[in-house]
Amino acid sequence: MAGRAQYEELIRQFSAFGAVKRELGRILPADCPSGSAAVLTLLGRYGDMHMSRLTDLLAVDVSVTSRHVAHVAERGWIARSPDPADRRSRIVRLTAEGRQQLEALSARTTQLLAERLDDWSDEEVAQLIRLMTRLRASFDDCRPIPHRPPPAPGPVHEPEPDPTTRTPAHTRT
Amino acid sequence: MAGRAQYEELIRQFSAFGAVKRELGRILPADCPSGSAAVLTLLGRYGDMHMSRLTDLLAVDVSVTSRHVAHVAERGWIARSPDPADRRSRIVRLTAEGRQQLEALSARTTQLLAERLDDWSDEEVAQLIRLMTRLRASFDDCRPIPHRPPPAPGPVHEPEPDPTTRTPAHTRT
DNA sequence: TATTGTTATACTCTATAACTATA
DNA sequence: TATAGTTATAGAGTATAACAATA
Repeated sequence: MAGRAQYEELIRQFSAFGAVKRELGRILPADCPSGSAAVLTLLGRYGDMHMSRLTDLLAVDVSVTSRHVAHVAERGWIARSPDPADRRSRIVRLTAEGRQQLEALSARTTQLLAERLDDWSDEEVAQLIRLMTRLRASFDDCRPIPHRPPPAPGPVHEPEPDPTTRTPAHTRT
Repeated sequence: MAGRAQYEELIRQFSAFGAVKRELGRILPADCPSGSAAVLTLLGRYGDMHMSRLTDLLAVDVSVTSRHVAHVAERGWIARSPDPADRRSRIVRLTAEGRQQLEALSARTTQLLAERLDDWSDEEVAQLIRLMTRLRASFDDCRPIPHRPPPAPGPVHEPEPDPTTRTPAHTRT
């Protein structure tokens, strides 16, 4: 267990991390923004999958996945085919052009990282990977239990949405 | 120096980190989105400052800082006063209400982190802070040298913008 | 009825460019 | 002329809600 000062510092670093993300975003080609790149990367790493699995891996709402996938499909980088076993589902897979695009992306981003992390040791990079992986796991574990706002003030009975719904609820008060 | 596979994995973790950011964003009050929270946090930590310093710390364009600051000022959480030494500049400072708001934010976010990182040791949290701080430094160091696109094709002479300009250039091709 | 996706809409963050005021 | 900051505009990511098709 860490202390409050440490947590505050961690939040600061999370916020500052945006600058790194933006820098990486700048080297992406104009027709392949980060959402598209994420889709290609996950398909390259885990192989063909349903929209629902992609949604889980991206950790966003299905509607967002749908948008990104549509963008990537328009460019011919992926193909969507109905799942014969359940025709509501669609299976997403990389095309040959998609693999090329992915390869090009990977070349660019790894080169940028190689420049910037030039003075990092192999072990330091590995450590950062480990900690970030664990961080995400620590947040993922609790994801299905959305933080509900405190019991609705007032006498109105609002129907409680099913807590197993895949759309993360949202607690702004 | 690390290898390409490691860099690819690191990129994956950077992308997945978005989920953590979004989860933290969900606990913010409706009138204090993350941009506002970042402004309050930096003022709380470093004290009164000019817009330009805030812009540096946020690592965004001045126009973005201006927007966030205006939002926060509308709510009375900060005050902007002209710098008597240079009346083009404005000094930004937290108001008493701003400090309260900041305290409330900090309480919420540190509580969420305390829950999620419940099984992390003090040393692990410290290590993540160190590595993320270093990561940002590795990217910051190169920031003033924007990645220019390859020499303009064609005979047209484009005036080269001053490389010391504060707006980071952008290389999409 | 429940589930898988899609689409329309709205909000936030960001950058670029044009502009104002001051130096 | 150069610098500090503001505003208008546009593009990207995201979530919510309404919807279509299928189970």
